[in-house]
Amino acid sequence: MSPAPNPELRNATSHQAILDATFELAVSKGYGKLTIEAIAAKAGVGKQTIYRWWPSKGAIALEAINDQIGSATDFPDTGDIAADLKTQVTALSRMFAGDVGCVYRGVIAEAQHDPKLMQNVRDTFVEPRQTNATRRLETAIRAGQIRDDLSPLVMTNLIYGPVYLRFLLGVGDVLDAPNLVDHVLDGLRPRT
Amino acid sequence: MSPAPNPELRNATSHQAILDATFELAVSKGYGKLTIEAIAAKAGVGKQTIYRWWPSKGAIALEAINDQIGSATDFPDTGDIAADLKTQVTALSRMFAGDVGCVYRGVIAEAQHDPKLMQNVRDTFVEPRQTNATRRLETAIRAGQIRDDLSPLVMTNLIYGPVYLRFLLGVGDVLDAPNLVDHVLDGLRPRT
Amino acid sequence: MSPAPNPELRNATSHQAILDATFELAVSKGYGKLTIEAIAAKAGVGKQTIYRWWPSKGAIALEAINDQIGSATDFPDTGDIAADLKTQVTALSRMFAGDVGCVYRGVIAEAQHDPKLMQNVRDTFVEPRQTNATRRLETAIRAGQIRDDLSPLVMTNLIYGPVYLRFLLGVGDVLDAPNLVDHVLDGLRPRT
Amino acid sequence: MSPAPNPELRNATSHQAILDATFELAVSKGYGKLTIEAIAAKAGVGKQTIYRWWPSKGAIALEAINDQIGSATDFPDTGDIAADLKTQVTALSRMFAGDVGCVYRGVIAEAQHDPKLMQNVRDTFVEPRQTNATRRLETAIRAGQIRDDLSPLVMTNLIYGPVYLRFLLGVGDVLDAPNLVDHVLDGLRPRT
DNA sequence: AAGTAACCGAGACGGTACGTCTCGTCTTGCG
DNA sequence: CGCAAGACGAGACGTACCGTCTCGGTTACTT
Repeated sequence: MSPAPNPELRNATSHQAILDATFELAVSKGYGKLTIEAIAAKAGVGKQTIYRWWPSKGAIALEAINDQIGSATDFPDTGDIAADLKTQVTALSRMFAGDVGCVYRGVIAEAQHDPKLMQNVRDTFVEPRQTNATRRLETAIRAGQIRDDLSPLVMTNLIYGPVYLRFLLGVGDVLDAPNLVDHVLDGLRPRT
Repeated sequence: MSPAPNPELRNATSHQAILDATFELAVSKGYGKLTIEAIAAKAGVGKQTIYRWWPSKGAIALEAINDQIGSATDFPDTGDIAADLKTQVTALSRMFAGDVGCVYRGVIAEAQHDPKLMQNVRDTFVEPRQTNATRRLETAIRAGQIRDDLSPLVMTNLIYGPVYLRFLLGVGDVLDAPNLVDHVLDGLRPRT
Repeated sequence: MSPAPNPELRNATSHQAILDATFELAVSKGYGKLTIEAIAAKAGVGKQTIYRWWPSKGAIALEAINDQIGSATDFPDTGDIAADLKTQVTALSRMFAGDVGCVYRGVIAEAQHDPKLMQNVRDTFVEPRQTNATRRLETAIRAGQIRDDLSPLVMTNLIYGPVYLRFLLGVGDVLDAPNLVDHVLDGLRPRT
Repeated sequence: MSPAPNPELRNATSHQAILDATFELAVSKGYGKLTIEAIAAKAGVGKQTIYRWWPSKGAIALEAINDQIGSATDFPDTGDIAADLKTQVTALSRMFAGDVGCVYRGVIAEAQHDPKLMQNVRDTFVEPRQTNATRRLETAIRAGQIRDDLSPLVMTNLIYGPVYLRFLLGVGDVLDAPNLVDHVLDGLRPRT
């Protein structure tokens, strides 16, 4: 069926040029007006080169985001779970409020009718952060800082839910989201 | 700017036919493959009639949703805040998991690069439910069922955040979302 | 079938306003960009009023032309057939080169795929002039100024053919057309 | 301005299919109901491929005509100018009365409000025939068959004027046009 | 060193849908 | 009932992108 291109022969310069062009165009024109043709033109690349290596616009944008952010939203561990959570959520909210957020918003939008992209988003963006959070929460549980009768995975839902709500629905200000963390933690305190 | 059509001369039959065609097509073909042309054809309507009254595909779909759901996600008041919240969140989750959810998902996607549509979503869908929730929570606060040192609006963020997270990111199962309510309420119990 | 409107109830003011608007728009915007909607708007008239009384855009324009030109291309009779022909052809060429020509050109264009309009053009514009020419030529034949073994109708074809050729195909200059009359008359001199 | 497509990359099959579809549709439905969309559909071609290579519907139709007629209206030279002229005008009249005439009529109509198309008509259709006629007339002049004090170009106007008059205004029958040639030639006989 | 196979830039292609325009009909309310 | 106003169903317009498809040119591995 598909000729299955050989990844070893892939042109690294074009690869990076496509990611850069995608990110820049998504930010400047808005994700909604991002087109494969524009990316190809800006990157100085043939369209086929894009279609050869990516299945969709969203996949490029997602890779461009991950290429862009690096370790900006890593999870700290100072021993104080409340402070660490707040630090991480603050970093995430700042990112959501910035250029990366614009692009990420578009990727999530596209993923609503592209299950593979959605899976890709979860695999490369959401889960790594959730895993880090889960690990940190387990440490806190062992330290007795938070209750032990609740799955850490559920806890991450309670924590990140409001952040995404503000990000994706524009309910309230994303930058205020970190303040919600305290209230969530109230519910996660050890049972007396 | 636009010649501003006279709403009194609007053809009610066409209006409804457009909403019905939109909803049906969005469900059967998927929101991503919904086109104005298909809506017009299915509704037996000229394209201009659509463009005359709606600014975008998303606006039609949003109106179609609101036209469709009626009072399915109303807020009950049995006196038991926990039960009432769970009832409402359950109804909402069921809706998200059904046909309306498919369409709503597409609307929110489109709203990511259309601020007016996003505002419209908040005004006609999110806020009415949030207001009802807020009102119910205030009753519960006065009844001493939940803490009084937290804005009800913030509370709704904590409650609905995880629901939307599951709905829009596919994290976990939307139908499990109601179970999260208990844990959120834990954090909202009156301070001792 | 058609309700057959009563011509006696026709609004004379609207009638004239439509003709004037049509002529002015055809001249200023060009016949090709003339629309019924623009005519109605400019004339301050409902579209239905136009459709009620005219079968097509070309019919309005033709009537507008005939309303406009009056007796500008009447046929003189000084006794000198050569001079008279030249006078008339000169007047016609001048008209073709002016505003009326622009509109007439468009009417003839439209008449190419509208046989009724074409018949209308011949009946109200071409034939009256041809009849006048025929009559004048008959006088000249009787006066022995031109040959008598050729139908006057054929003669008018020989005379006006080159004029229309220049007008409709832009071959040479329309305003030079009168000079061709002399050469045509050469062929129409009495047989020796 | 336009990105100026590279003619070397042009697809010859599509090119011919478009000309064929245009001619056939113009004849069967009538030039007035000819649409770019129908041409594209019938030719099995994207609309953009048409817009890429032709500036207007009329330009396609003109090319289709020229592609169609080949040498059908070539000018003979038997030594007898009267016979040769009649032969050619007869061929032209027959063409005007047939399918090509239907299309050509529409092209001329469109050219009335499209100066570039009109120029194109003259350049590719009218002038080649006029040039041939001019050349043949010059031979006849040198042979003393017709007068030498009149520009051959003016002569062609006198000859073809009546033909086009009958063709474009429907005055008389186009197929009778050849009979007019004799009378025109009367006026072109050498001055005695 | 020549041959060859893959990727590359470029861009034409068959399509689909866009949002606009104009058509000719239909509806409403005024005079 | 004629009229001004204008909404309506219909459908073509010319544009923008889609994803596929040749084209030569270049590069990197064979042999």
